[in-house]
Amino acid sequence: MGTKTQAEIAYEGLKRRILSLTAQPRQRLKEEEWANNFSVSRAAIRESLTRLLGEGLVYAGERGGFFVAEMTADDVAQLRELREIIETSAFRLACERATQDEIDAIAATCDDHASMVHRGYLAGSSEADLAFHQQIVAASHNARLLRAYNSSNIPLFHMKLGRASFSSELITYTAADHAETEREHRAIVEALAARDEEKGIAVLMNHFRRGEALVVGD
Amino acid sequence: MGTKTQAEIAYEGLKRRILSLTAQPRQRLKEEEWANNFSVSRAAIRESLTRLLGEGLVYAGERGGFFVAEMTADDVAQLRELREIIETSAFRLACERATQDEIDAIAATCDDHASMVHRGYLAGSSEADLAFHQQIVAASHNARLLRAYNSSNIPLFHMKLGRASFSSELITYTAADHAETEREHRAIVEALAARDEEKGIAVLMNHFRRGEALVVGD
DNA sequence: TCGAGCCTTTTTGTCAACATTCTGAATTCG
DNA sequence: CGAATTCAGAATGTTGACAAAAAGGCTCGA
Repeated sequence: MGTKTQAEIAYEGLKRRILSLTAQPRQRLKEEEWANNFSVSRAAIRESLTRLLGEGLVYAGERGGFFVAEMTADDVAQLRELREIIETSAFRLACERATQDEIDAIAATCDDHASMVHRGYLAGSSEADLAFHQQIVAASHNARLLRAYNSSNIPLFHMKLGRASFSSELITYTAADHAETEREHRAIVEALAARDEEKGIAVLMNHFRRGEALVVGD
Repeated sequence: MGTKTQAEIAYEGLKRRILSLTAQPRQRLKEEEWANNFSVSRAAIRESLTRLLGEGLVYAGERGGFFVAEMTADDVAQLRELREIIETSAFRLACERATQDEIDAIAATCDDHASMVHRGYLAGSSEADLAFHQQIVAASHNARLLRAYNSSNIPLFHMKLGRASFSSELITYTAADHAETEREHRAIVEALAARDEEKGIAVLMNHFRRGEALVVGD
């Protein structure tokens, strides 16, 4: 069983579609349809769906069936709040515990981000952005905190941003925004290297507020 | 399908056993065994297991199979840290947003806790303890924060305490401890009613530290 | 025109059997 | 004596079919 199990394939595929909003919120997820879609058995789909239920990306209808969880403007606000809480706390811990290697790795991710932005790879830069924040949380050396962060659907935030570049009726996620993001990332790394909690947290808060403003189109 | 589905029955049963440590950490969960145990089909067990996988109460072996997640002293420490972060942040938000009704409800739970402790209902008082903290987090009016709290296996903390009263070789969770817990709860409610962030948070931190000391047997 | 009740179709929940892979102990060989 | 190997038994991953339930359309009557 060295290869991926059917349930895993379905799980990853479904998760991707839900997070990228390819599957519309409140939409019913019909088992057989997805089974055909992924060429796996219905049981595998069922397992994926219950797993996603555990993660909260999907909810169970009162009379059976699974539906994709929705994402209102209010949800975005709550998400930002949660993100603020987790990341600022993580940053505080990271200031005490991060190793030099970790800080170097974060800086490297920062470089990756910059270079991708510079060369116009939008999806790639979003990925690097995501990795940057994950590394910050990981540097807290608290696996449970990292788990809470990862399983809070916070990535959705980023994906939505990534998507914005495709649907022009939403916000334009411009090169200027990317540049600003990069500058903030650098400031955060510097604060971490200097173990300057207050400064890092101040920058982080700004960072989040700007991100939400972009998403909701303030 | 108004009645509970087999998968739900199995899910609840398994979760209870894992959290109460009836099922030993790193123990393999054999599907057929539990299927017989709960009188449900193996497919239902499989669904429960993947759901628990999503919640992190179970992990998937490299070569297939499910195993119950473990809980080392280090995990307890990380859990306390996470709990501190979530609850103190929630308290801060609750100071701004909690309604009078919510505060009254929390106070009522406090009374319940006191009366159960007084009359010697240990399991019941643990339940009320758990409910108290959940209500605090709920009063933050951030559903995602509450979800992060609930899905972080924090309840395990409480259950373990509850169990301590049965296995005498561990800590004795005495009436004095319960009384102290109750006093702290009251102080927290008062701080919330007075919207006094700093005081409430100070009490909370003490509360957590004492709890961890009891668990690890300092 | 509208609604109640019936009926067909769709979808989910359950089950048992099959195929594949892993585990662990007995066995063989160096 | 110890380590690799083999081999049966056990456990998992997968499949298709069946039964129960829900959704939606249809007729009929007021």
